[in-house]
Amino acid sequence: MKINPADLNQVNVLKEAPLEDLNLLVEKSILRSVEEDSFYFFQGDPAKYAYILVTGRVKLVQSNPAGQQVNLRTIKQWEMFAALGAIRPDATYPVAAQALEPSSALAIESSLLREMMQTRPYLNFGLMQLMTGYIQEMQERYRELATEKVERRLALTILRLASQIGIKSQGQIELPLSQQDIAEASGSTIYTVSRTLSEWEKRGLIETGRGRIVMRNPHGLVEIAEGAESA
Amino acid sequence: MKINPADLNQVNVLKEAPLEDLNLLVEKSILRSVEEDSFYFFQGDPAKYAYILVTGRVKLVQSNPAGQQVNLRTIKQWEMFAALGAIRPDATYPVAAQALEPSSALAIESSLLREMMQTRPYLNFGLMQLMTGYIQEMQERYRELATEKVERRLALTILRLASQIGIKSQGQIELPLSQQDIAEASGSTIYTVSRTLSEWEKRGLIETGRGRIVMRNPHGLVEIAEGAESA
DNA sequence: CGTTGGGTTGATCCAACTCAAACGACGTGG
DNA sequence: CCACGTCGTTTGAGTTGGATCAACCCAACG
Repeated sequence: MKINPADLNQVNVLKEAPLEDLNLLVEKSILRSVEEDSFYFFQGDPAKYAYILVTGRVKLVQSNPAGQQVNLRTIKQWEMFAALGAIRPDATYPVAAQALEPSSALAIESSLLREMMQTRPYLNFGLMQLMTGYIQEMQERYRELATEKVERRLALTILRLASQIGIKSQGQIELPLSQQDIAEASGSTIYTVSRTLSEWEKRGLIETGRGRIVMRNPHGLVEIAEGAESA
Repeated sequence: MKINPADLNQVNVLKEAPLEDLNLLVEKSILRSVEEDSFYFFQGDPAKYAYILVTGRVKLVQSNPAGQQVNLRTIKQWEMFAALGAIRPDATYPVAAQALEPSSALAIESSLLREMMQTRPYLNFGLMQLMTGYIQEMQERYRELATEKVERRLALTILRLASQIGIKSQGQIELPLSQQDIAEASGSTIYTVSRTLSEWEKRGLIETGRGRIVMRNPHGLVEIAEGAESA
């Protein structure tokens, strides 16, 4: 498969990039395809590459020593991931990247990215925007985990995921995620997620299916996320 | 009070900065002093300034709608804070900055910082290092909150705080924080913190006093943080 | 059509939060 | 220097949200 360099303008960090830079990136990088459930890299690997996702979906997960894991982020097409490793020459990935479905991504050598950053202000700004977004999101999620009860956290998680990777189809937003994924993204368990989603489905807020959630009434979720308790 | 520009080299982000830049920063910025418990800024304020802490200690806190708050970071002398606001021209502070003791900080206009970033690669790199550090720490803390029990989280929190703001005195490390601060930093309550610290004090791991914790046996804390449960 | 893996549901349990009360270190003013 | 009020800390008792465990259901797929 070939990548059209011009497509890279859809990457947030590269919106301002001149075509010659995009050509350079495509030319100097390789396209890596991984099958479903396989990994682009593991937590602790040397951060040799940054990636731009070309097809499929990828999740970034972090595990504790006991193997329990949390979902830190889900990556969609034309998103850059693992860019942090490009900053420090000797860094290791603080997370693992696992394909949610058959995927392919452009693997850019961290050293190339570092070189380019020396002379391209747009790259610095783009990466900083990306990073500040991450920081703010993680701070919010941390606070939510520390202060909010699960139902509210679940609503917040689903709304956040919807804005990040939701797929619009006939006016409705669909999340192609299993309840396991939701549990790991919200800091809960599949049991509690299942019970809560069933309850919401009864109330007509959402519709659930194997590996997907359809939002029927986003406003109702917002109310749960920030409003008063349900009776 | 006067700031000696050369002192700014102690700021991580400005380690590589030439003296003329430091002079410029001091000259164009103002020194703000705030008394204990007062705020440099509140969550949601327009991010007009970035700060470098000159004296005292400051904590960054985030509150939820109900007013419960979490401690995201404690700032010590010569640390830069609120630098994220400098990235986007129209940003607001996502956290509040409250003085833990009488403090003073150099208030640098965000716009000045942005201008300087255009032509000073060291600044970009410094800020990116800072940001990647934040991201990784927040990701870790998020995972800890999601997967670890309080005792372990408390140990991790105290070890982390010790490395960030611990004060070495006669071979021991002291944390000048109240149990309220520890609770807000670890995502727990003062009651659980008090009980746990009392238990640790009985075991000789630490020593507690009003508003301070002395680490007697850091290795023991590390064991709790990553080891098996205590009998 | 059998197997697999996501989802559901009920029963149980416990870690940690909540609430209430008292304690004790510290600073202040008389 | 003592009395007092404040505020951080401690401790006990009671409660509970949500995790855990076990069993089952059912849709998808080879």
